[in-house]
Amino acid sequence: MRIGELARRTGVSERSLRYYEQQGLLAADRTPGGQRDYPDAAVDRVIRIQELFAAGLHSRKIAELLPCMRDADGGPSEIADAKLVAELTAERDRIDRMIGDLITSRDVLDDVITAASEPGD
Amino acid sequence: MRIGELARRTGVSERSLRYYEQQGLLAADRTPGGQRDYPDAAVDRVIRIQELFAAGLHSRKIAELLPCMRDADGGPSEIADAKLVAELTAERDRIDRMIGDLITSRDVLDDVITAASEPGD
DNA sequence: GTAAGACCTAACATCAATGTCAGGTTCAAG
DNA sequence: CTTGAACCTGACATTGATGTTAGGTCTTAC
Repeated sequence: MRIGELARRTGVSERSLRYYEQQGLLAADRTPGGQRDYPDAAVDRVIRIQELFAAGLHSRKIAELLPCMRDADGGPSEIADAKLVAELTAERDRIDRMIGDLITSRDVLDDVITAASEPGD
Repeated sequence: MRIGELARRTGVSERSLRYYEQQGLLAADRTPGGQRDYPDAAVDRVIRIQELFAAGLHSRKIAELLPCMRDADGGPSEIADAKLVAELTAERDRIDRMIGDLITSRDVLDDVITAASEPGD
């Protein structure tokens, strides 16, 4: 598929998709005329990339991580070396703390929302 | 307490604490000489602010939200108006989705980490 | 009073992903 | 062939919290 369709199907801008390619996160074949041609699996990959960005990983780390991920198609995946494992473990722990903080914030919002919905107090 | 101690106790830089004040998130008395003097409750408030930033709220929205939060000291809290409730509900839902995405990303990392720890495959 | 450390304001820098624009090329349908 | 939509590259702009620096003032212990 071409970039416009991928953008539409993932909700990610064309600008960002080109950026992902530039960062080595997302490969694309080219038509004879030079336009990008993505495989269907690109949709899942882009969504995964977005999730990792949302989790606070930077593109360089995502680029290192992606080849080690087991894809839906179960393709051969590389094994992370010790250094990468250490970094990913740190990220995992950070994400864990982040989830805890988000739950706290969600509870705070719920509290304020609930207080506003209750009949006059 | 003065700004240095608050920074030390919260892990937030002095720069950020001044920024919070500028954004209307954090009030401080002033000594006769013009230096900031924070109440003990500022520690909790700063931590709360950091959590809300981590949850993706912008300072303007946090500024609207804070007066409606029930503090530990149970001070009188304002009631959010309908517009604010709508905004906060949207934020809450966004945070919900974010938590889901983070869990997905954490699982992905765990998977890669585990694969690397397992004896040769 | 004085010296050192903590604080003040103001301004500019940074980061990383994304937006936007300009000027040109490719594709597909008529 | 032509035309309009979709695509290309490259460059510059934006965002918002935070870092950094400079030059000056306050506080506190001696």
